[in-house]
Amino acid sequence: MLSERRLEVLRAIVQDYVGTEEPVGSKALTERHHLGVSPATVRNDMAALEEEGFIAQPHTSAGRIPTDKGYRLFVDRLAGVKPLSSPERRAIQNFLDDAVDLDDVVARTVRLLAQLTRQVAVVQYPSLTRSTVRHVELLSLAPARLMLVVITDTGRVEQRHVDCPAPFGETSLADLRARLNSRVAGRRFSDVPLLVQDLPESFEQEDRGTVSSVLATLLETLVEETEERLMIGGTANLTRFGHDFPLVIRPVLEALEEQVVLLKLLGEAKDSGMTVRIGHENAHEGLNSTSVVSVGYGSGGEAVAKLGVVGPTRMDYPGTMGAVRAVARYVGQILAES
Amino acid sequence: MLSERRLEVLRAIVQDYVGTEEPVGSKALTERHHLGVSPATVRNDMAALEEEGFIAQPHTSAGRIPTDKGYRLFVDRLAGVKPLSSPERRAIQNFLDDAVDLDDVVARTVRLLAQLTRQVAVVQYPSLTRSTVRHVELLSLAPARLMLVVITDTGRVEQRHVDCPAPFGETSLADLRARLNSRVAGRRFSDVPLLVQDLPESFEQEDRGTVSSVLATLLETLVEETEERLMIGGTANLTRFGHDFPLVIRPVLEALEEQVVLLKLLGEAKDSGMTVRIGHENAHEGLNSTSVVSVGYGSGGEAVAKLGVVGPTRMDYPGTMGAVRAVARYVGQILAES
DNA sequence: TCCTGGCACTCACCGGTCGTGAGTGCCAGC
DNA sequence: GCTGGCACTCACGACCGGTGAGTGCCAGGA
Repeated sequence: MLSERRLEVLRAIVQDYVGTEEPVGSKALTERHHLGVSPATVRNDMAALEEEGFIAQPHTSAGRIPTDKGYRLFVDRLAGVKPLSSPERRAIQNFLDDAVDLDDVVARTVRLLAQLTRQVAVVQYPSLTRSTVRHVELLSLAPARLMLVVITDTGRVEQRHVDCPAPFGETSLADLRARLNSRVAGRRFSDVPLLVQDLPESFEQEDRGTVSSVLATLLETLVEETEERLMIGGTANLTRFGHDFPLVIRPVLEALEEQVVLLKLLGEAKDSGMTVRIGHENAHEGLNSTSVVSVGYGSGGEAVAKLGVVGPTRMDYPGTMGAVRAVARYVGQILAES
Repeated sequence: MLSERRLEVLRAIVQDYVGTEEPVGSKALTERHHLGVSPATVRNDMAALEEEGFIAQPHTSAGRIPTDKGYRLFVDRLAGVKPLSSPERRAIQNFLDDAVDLDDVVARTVRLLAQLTRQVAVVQYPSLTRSTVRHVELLSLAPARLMLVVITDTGRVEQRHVDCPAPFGETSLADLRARLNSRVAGRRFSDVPLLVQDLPESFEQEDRGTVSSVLATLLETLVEETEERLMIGGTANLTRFGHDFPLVIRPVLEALEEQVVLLKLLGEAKDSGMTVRIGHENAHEGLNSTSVVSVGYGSGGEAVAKLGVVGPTRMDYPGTMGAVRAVARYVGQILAES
C-alpha cells in the first residue's frame, strides 16, 4: 500500500506537470512543495510510484510524468472538484440567459465550455427519446401532400413530408390533428408507438391509408432522430496540446468529426454524476492521448443529454470538472425555464 | 510583358510546387516538363518572374515558390477548372440523394466537399431572406400563448412562442392563420413586412393586440435569422498543411470557429460565379496563409447561399474549383427537388 | 536578339563530436 | 526510515566540415 506521503508526492507531480508540461524531478518537487523531506527521500518514493505504474520517465535521467493510471488515482482520491468563482458563475448565467432558442442555447454552451476550460467542448442536443412531445402539427401542402411537424418540450422542432395514398380533406385533417394531439401531447417520445397504434381503425375506410402514412412518418422521425446531434467547439485549443504536433492532434480532429464516435463516447459515460475517462480508458484509438470529462444535464431532475470536454490527459482535472459541472447545471436551469 | 514561355514556366512551377511541397529548381523543371529549353534559359525566366513578384526564393540558393501574386496569375490565366470524373459525379449524386432533411443535406455536403478536396469545407445554410415562405402555422399552446412556425421552401423550419395580451379564440386563430398564409405563402421573406402591415386593422378591436404580437414575432424571426448559420468539416485536413505547424493552423482554427468571420468571408465573394481569394487577399489576418474557393448555390437559377473550401495557398486550384462547382450544382438540384 | 553550356559561389542540410547539466540510483551513516 | 554524497546517464544545444542542389553571370553560337 502507498503511504500518505507517497500519495502526496504523486499529487505534487501531477500538479507540477500539469502546470509546466515538463517532466518533474525530485529537487524541483521539494523546492516547490514543502513536503518536509529531502530530494533523496522523494527519489525513493518516486521509484516506488514508478514500480506501481503511476508515473514513468520519458528517458533515463529525466524527470517523471504521470501515467494514465497515475491520473486515475489522482482524480479518484487526490483531487476535489474546484468550484467556480462567483463572478464566473454570474458570467455563465448572464451569457446563457441571453439565448433565444435551442440552437442558441447549445451554441452558447459550447463556447462557454471551451472558453472556461480552454479545451474542446462537446454538447449533445437534448434527446428526443427521453423528452416529451409538446405538440404535433399537420399541414396540407397539396391535395395529397402533408407536412408533419413535431415540437418537443426542449424546443426542438422536427418536420417531415408525408405523401398520401389518397386526397385527404380539411375536416379529416383537423380531426386527425386533434386526436393525435390528445393522445401524445405531454407524453414521452418512447411511449408514442403504443399510444397511436389503434388510431387508423377509428377513421373512415378511405382515410386509413393516409392516417397510417402519417403515423409511419411520425415513428420514423422518432427512430431517425434517436441518432442524436451534437455541437463541438474550441478546436483551436488543440494547438496548445503539446510540442509533437500533427501526430497527436490529427486523430483527435478526425475523431471529433465523426459524430458517431463522439455520441458513443458520451453514451458510454454514466447517466448521472460526472464521468472522467483518461487516455487509454477511451475506447476510440484516436483519443488515447486525451481525457474526456462528461456529465448529463437536463431540464428536470432527469438527464436528457450530455456535455463535456476533450483535452490532453495532462489537464487541470479539478478546474475542468468544476467548470463542466457548473455549466451543466445552468444549462439545465435554462432549459427548464423555456 | 511576360512572354508565353515565361507564363509556361510559372505554370510548371505552380504545378510542381503544389505536388511536391518543395521549392522547385531550374533543372528539375526542365526534366519534368518538356519546355524545349535548357535550365539556364529557365533560370533567366525565373529571374524575370521573381523581378515581377510572381515567385520568390525562401533562401538564396534554394528553388522558387510561387507568391500570392503568382497563384493569382495562375488561377486567372493559366489554370482551367478540372471537371470531375463521371464516377465521382455519380458518387456525389448518390450520396446527396440519400439525405432526409435540410440538416442532412448540409451535413452531407460538408463531408463530400471535405473528402473530395481534402480540405476544410464550409457550407452556408440556405438563407431565409432570399428564400420564400412555404407556410406559416399558428398553434394554441395555452389560452394566451401561441406558437408560430415558419416553413421555408428550402425545408427550414423556425419556431417561436408568442405571448398574447388577451385570450385568442380558435375561430380567430383559424382566421388569422388563413389570412396570413394567403398573403405570404410563396412570397420572399424580404417582402413579408410590406405584405402584412395592414393586417391588424381588419380584425376586431379585442384581437388586434394579439395579431400585432404575432406579426412582431414573425418579423423578428426574419431579422434574427438573417444572421445565417453554417456548417464546417474536414478540419483534420489542416494537419496536412505544412511542416511548421501550430503557428499556421492556430489562427485558421480560430477563424473557423468565428462564424461571423466566415460569413463575412463568404459574403464578400461574388454572388454568381466562383470566387477565389488567395492568401493576403483574405481580409481576415488568420487566413493570410490560406486560399478560399467559394461559389453560390441555390434551388432555382438564383443563389440562396454559398459554399466553399479553405485550404493552403498551395492547393490544387483546378481540381478544387472543379469539385466545388460540381458539388454546388448537385446541392442546388437536390434542394429544387425536395 | 535570344539561347546555351560552363563555371564559381552560396548556403541549407546532414551527420558526427563534445561539453553541460538536470536528473537518477545506490550506499553508508545518522 | 531519512539524509547527504557520489558516480553515472543521457537529452540537448553548439560547433563544424562535407555535400549537393541551386543560383547568377558570362562568353560564345544560332
